[in-house]
Amino acid sequence: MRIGELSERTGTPRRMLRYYEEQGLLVPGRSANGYREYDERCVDRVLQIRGLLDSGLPTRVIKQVLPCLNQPRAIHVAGATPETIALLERERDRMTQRIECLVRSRDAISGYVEAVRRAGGPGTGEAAGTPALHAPAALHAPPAVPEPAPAYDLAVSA
Amino acid sequence: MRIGELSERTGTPRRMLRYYEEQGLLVPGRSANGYREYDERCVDRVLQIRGLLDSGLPTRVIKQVLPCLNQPRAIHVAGATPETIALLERERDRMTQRIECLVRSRDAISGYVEAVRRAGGPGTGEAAGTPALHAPAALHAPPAVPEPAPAYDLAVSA
DNA sequence: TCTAACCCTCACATTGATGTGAATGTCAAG
DNA sequence: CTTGACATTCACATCAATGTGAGGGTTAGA
Repeated sequence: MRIGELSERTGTPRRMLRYYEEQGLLVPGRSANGYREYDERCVDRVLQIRGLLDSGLPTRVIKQVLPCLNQPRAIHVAGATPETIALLERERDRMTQRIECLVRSRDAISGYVEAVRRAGGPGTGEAAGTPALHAPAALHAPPAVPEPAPAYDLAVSA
Repeated sequence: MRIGELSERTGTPRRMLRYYEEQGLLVPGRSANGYREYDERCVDRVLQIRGLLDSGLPTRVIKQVLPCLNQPRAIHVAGATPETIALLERERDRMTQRIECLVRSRDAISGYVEAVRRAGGPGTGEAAGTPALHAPAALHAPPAVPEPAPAYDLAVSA
């Protein structure tokens, strides 16, 4: 397929597909007229790139990481330098940290949303899809006070 | 404490602490001479900010999300507008996606590293030992240079 | 008093991921 | 042949997160 189709199917601007190529993340073939020619698997690959990008990994890292994510590892095993392995391990650990941070934060947000929902009534009732994680702590609800703001706790209403 | 100490204790450049303040993520007090005065909790808060930043969240979002993390959420419950709640839910879902993507990728990397370790060990790209897994395609082993990675390979994506 | 180590603000530079547009080529359909 | 949709490259613009430095206060210690 050409760039337009890939763009539509992945929801990714053409500009970005060219950029990923420039960064070595995606290397399409070229047809006689110079048009980029993408193969079916590129759809998933692009999705994956975007996911990682969106998770905070720079293209430089994604480039190293990508070849390992997509199966036939045996192919790549031979070409792995110790530096690459080391980098991957570092990156894997960083990812673990990100994951932990994200999980903590997400759960906290879930708890908060839950609390608000229970407290402020179902004005914003949105039913399905909420997996109901752990229950939050106790809550008392004083009137809204967007005032003093010490060095912490900025007001939500801002 | 003042900015220097906070900087040291969090490993964050002073410049960044001022930037976070400019972005409304951290609002220190001021002592008479105009110096920023941070309180103890700022240490954790800064660490949290950096974690989220590093996980790909923009300051704009972190600003909304922060008040729900840690502390007495009840304080904020009253001031939460439906828009804020909606934003938090969207953001929570995005975080879940990031988490899933990161977990998949990390696990894939782990698997890869494992495979390499089992195979030849990280000597200078040598195929002395083992094809280990199923190898459907040819196995070419260029010296040490990371190859251009042809446009194939499918995925683990969302 | 001088100096060093802090702090301040202001402002421009840089990098990575993007947006956007200009100038042009290719190709199918009217 | 012309038009319109698509493609190309090139290049500059933007935005967020940082780096860096100029120019100048404050404060503690020699």
